Amino acid sequence: MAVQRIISVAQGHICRVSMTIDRDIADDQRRSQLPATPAPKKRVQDRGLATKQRILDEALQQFSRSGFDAVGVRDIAEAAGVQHGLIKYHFGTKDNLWREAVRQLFQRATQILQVPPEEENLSTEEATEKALRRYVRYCADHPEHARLMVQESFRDNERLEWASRKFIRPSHDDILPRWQDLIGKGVAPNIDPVLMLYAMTGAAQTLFSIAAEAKHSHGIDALSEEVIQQYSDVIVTLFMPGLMSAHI
Amino acid sequence: MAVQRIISVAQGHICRVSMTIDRDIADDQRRSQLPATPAPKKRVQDRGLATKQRILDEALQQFSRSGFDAVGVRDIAEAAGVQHGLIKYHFGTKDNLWREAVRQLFQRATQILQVPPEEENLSTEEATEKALRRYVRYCADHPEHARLMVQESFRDNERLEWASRKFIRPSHDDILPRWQDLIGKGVAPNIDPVLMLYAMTGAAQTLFSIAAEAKHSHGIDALSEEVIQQYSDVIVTLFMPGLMSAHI
DNA sequence: CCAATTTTTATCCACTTGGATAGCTATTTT
DNA sequence: AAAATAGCTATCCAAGTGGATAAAAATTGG
Repeated sequence: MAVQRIISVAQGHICRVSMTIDRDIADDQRRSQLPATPAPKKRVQDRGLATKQRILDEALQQFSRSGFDAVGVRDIAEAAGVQHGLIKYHFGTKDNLWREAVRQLFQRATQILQVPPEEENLSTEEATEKALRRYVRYCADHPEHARLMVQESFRDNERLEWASRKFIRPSHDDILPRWQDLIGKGVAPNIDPVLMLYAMTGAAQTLFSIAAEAKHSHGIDALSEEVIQQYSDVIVTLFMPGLMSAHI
Repeated sequence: MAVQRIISVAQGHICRVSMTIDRDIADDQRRSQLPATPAPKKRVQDRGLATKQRILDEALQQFSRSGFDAVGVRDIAEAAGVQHGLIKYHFGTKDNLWREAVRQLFQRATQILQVPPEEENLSTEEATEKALRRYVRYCADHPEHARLMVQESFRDNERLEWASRKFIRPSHDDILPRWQDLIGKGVAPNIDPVLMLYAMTGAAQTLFSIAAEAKHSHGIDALSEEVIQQYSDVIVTLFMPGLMSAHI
């Protein structure tokens, strides 16, 4: 594996660099309102878009289950019902496919986790409790999210750096001030918000990520409605212990 | 990958079955005090034992970082400074090597996490707090443990079933009654102990497992003494909120 | 010291890997 | 309808995969 891995990494670097540059250029152009480079204006067809999406969905599932290196582009292609050559056609490289899948993953997460209109004028405590429960529900409904990111985080590499900068850090920057607020009100424990966030996400995600283990070890079905409900209560109780007293 | 994976899985099954049988036979013999089969009495040399250990150590590191499928026996062998053929000689199969590494991992964990003599006559609360802090410290000192098991738990397979039955379930059976005790005393929140255990281990492990992400996203070094200390406090505060009041 | 045995290396194998390429098919524009 | 283009398949490649095997090297009991 050594040599191919090196090649793969090297190519990953190359791809990443060129891709990042392309994207950064694109971002810059968006910022400065300039039209992109003459734009070869490729007319994408619905058919192509559909298969591209099918590949992305399968890629997300497989990458999250087995990790980047253990998944073959052929596995993904087969699951999507296409020839593996199509992955090169639609995404260029396996690395690129991964990034596209992650981009879509976080996009969907942001939509699902955003505060709905009817919760906008709740008190901070109530809103946070709802958000906490919504997050637990998301972890249960989409265990592939935690699985994917956690696997990448076990080993430091370019993909992690990219995802962290692009998605994780921004989302945390959004959450942390609100926790700070809760601490001030005495609803959340007075603990460094960053450590608190890792404890919370770790607690909320893990049970659903490793549902197979929970099944083997205790016979519980972590993804059942009953357990999800109970576990939401667990997380709220643990991380907003002042909630009850605040309500009273 | 498809075909080779099937072959690999099939062989894994065979190996596992035969191995499990062997082991079960061995266990049975140990139970019934019968000497094992005439014992071909192979005289192992120190040299062989040493390289075997070197391979095991490297295997643990690499499996935990990248997951079983993504690691090549050649990677492990190279890191251990030997030819990859030696892995077949010492362990038979890659699957077997994994199991041997996990066996040793849990053996070491049990040693490190056991209650030291000087803590034996502490109160349940104090003993539990010590145990909690000891666990957090272990997670920080040996992040490979959580990484390895979590990766296997993402996907259901024979290795997970084996590890769960052999190591995880027994250890949980040991811990759960003690938590039940704490709940009775009002020191720990009145929550299903199993869910509580997953919340606790998830919270305690994750930060250290994904230290690379924490570094990228917040610039914190999760494995620094300072953070380990702080995080121990976080875990104790979260999971033994009644500790203070119990002390007063 | 030397014969027996354990440990290690050097190759071999069939199969898989990510990616490249050429050409075929389907769709769209003119 | 036909030219143009997008989507897709089939096939090739060099390199890597886990495992098998035989012969070399190191160790040890006698």
